[in-house]
Amino acid sequence: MRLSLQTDYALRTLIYLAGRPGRHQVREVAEFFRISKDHVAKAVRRLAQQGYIRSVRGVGGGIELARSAESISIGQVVEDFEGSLALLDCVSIEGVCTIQPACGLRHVFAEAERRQLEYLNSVPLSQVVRPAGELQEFVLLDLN
Amino acid sequence: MRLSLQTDYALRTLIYLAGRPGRHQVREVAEFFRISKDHVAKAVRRLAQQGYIRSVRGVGGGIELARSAESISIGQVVEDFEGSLALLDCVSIEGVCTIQPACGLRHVFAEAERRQLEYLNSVPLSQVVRPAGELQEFVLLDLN
DNA sequence: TAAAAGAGGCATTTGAGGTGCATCTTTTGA
DNA sequence: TCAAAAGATGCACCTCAAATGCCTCTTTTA
Repeated sequence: MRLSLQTDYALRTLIYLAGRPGRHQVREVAEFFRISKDHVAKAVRRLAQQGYIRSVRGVGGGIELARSAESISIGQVVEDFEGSLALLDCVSIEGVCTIQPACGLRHVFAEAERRQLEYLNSVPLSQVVRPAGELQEFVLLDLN
Repeated sequence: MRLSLQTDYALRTLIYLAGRPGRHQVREVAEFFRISKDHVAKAVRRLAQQGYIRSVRGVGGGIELARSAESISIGQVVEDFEGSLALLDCVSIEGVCTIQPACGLRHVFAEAERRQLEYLNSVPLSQVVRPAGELQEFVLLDLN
């Protein structure tokens, strides 16, 4: 019942980039969050494929937001990385439950999911980002 | 991102019982849903421990609802079986994310979870139950 | 006292996700 | 033109929670 680490890394990367305009390296992001570079790289690839970020290869390359932090919704990122948030198979897949036609559960969980996503979709990336200064300050504290 | 089968079985068992007053055997429930008796038995035990159903051992024993279908909320059952519905560790556990103090994500996902549970808590078991006739009808159809 | 029925524990399997590594491709600049 | 930087990609293994099945124990009734 929780988001995968991939989604977590993707969101963190977006937050990092949104708080620090310009181009940054995957290595830099990974070190900032103390995560393996490989994991960040995989989240980054998907983010690039889905158009959230732009990545540039080669010397001086790196990644940067491809869209404004205001236009990216947290819910959209979660959906792209998690697929459905369906709580039960019967919400998204046909023919799973023996009593399906007579069971109101399907509708109830679909509605629960809808309410959750509706809210997450209403939250733009920009809303969860704090100025880079605050992030930096905390990291320095943490390192001491 | 979905409920465990245990939770699924628990909900189905409750629906079965709510639609058919009186005492029923675990074996009967298992056969109705075409699930292994063992799995149902385990969900049943937890349901009994948490006071949703009453179980009676021995000859002529079985299980039955211990509370009214109106007083049992789907959300409560889900919480009891799934623990937290937190989407991210940082929502329910301290000290997971490096940037936690500067990250608005924690609050956002907590709110998303709250909205989902608020809805699920508002749905009573009685609302997702159809008369036994409907269930029976479908099963007969399915068996042909 | 035997049979019914739930309680409980254990051992195994399984699959998704996490993790690390090796290699390829692109790009730049000396 | 070539070496180094940096992202892209695929592969293999690991890990852990959930699922699964089985066996035995305990309670209850006729």
